[in-house]
Amino acid sequence: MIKGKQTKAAILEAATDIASKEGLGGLSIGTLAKKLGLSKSGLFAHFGSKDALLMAVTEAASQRFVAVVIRPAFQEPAGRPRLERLFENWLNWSESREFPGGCPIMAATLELDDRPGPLRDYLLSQQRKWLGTIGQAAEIAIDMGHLADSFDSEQFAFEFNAIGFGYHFSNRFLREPHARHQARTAFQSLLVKRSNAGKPQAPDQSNIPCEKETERDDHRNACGPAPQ
Amino acid sequence: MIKGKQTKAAILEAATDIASKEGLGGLSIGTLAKKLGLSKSGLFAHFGSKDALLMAVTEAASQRFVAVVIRPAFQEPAGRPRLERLFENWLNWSESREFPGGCPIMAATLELDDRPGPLRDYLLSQQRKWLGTIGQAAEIAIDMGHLADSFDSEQFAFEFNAIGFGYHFSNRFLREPHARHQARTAFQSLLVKRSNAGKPQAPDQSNIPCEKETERDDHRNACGPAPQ
DNA sequence: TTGAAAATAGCACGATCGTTCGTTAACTTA
DNA sequence: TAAGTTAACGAACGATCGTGCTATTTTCAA
Repeated sequence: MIKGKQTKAAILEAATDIASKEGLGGLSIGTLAKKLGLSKSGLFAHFGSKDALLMAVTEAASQRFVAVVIRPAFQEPAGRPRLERLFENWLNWSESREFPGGCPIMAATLELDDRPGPLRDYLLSQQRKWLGTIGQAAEIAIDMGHLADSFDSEQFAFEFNAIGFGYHFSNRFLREPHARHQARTAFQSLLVKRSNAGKPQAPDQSNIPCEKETERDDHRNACGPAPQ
Repeated sequence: MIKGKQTKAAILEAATDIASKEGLGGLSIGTLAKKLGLSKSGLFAHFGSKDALLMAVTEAASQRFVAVVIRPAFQEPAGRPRLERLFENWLNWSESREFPGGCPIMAATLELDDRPGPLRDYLLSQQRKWLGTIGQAAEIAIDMGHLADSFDSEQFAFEFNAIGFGYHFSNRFLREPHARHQARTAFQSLLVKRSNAGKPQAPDQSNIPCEKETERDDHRNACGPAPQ
């Protein structure tokens, strides 16, 4: 049972490629099989249903997201450096080579607005975790004095996320060359916003461990290690 | 030739409904015909091709956007009131009853990231105009002292737009009840950001006409009057 | 009211959709 | 190497896709 895993991985990779460009709706078993030089039925057997295939693609992307965007950021010193790394990782992810058509999670998210089902449920839980991760990193930064006390971490997560969407739109759709710069500018002013600029910063405690380890472990457990 | 226009309008309405929920990709002539009690071929004859139907749906939504979001905002006094109205109108549009699945333009935009063609071209031009409209309204506000001199109107448009996307995500996907409040908060802090808070405001010149009438007329000409 | 024009229906087409089935080829392991 | 397992294939299924035709009905103007 080695060959099986290999082709399954190959299928997922190709499927992610298509889903990135065409969206989950544009992913058909026929074209996917042709792309891989497989027969429809041979490919189909690996998943048992189209929905299962879509779910597998989404899960794979989601796991990869945790491994590539979230986990490395949490090795950064807590507070502002971690937030900045999180943001930069996200930008990189969004225009990563492995997603020729842009982040498939974001695409799926907008595709599944109004289509209830297990796939939407899964995506919803992942997105909630993602926002939770942002908010939690922000809260630490607030505690450390890197961000203004007055900051609501949920609001921060909302705006953080919004900038990411704006970037995706500006970069992928408008093909705006300054997209990244615009996103960075917006993010920097988000960090500064309502901040206690005059007040002296708290002493650097960047390396103290994050006290809310549970949530992070949740993430690890839920998503598992990166597939590659 | 009255009946023709009527059914065509009815088709467009039903098509918009579907496209809003399922996306342009999920809109098929068969299901659309069934929904309207028409035959496939009868419906088809009105447009001549699927692409033409999609284009018509997009154009209709776009015209409606101008009529419902942009035009009323430009009857508001120039400067900050106009910006605020523009934003509020956009939020209202995004959760309007006529789009049970959310703004079809936004959906199409994310669907057509990587699919070149006349439809993408059209959407691109419309989005450019939209951003231009925001930027232009912001520039006036800067001139009037309602916004900080240091503000780059393009950057403003980027962030304005980003908040809208964030709202759409938070409202439509997460079903977050506070979405609107989050969006408003983000927008207010965008208006205040880097502002010359200390400096006295310029005297109110809200009713002076906008000197860059051309762009607005472009909008009117390009999009025509509202279909209803 | 009649005749031209426009709107709609009916039917069929080739393609593709997701899926099932039985069979064969390839691999793993004992 | 033999046996047993798994992966892949090919053909076919009913359904639906977008798109042509040719009739037939409905609408509108004279």
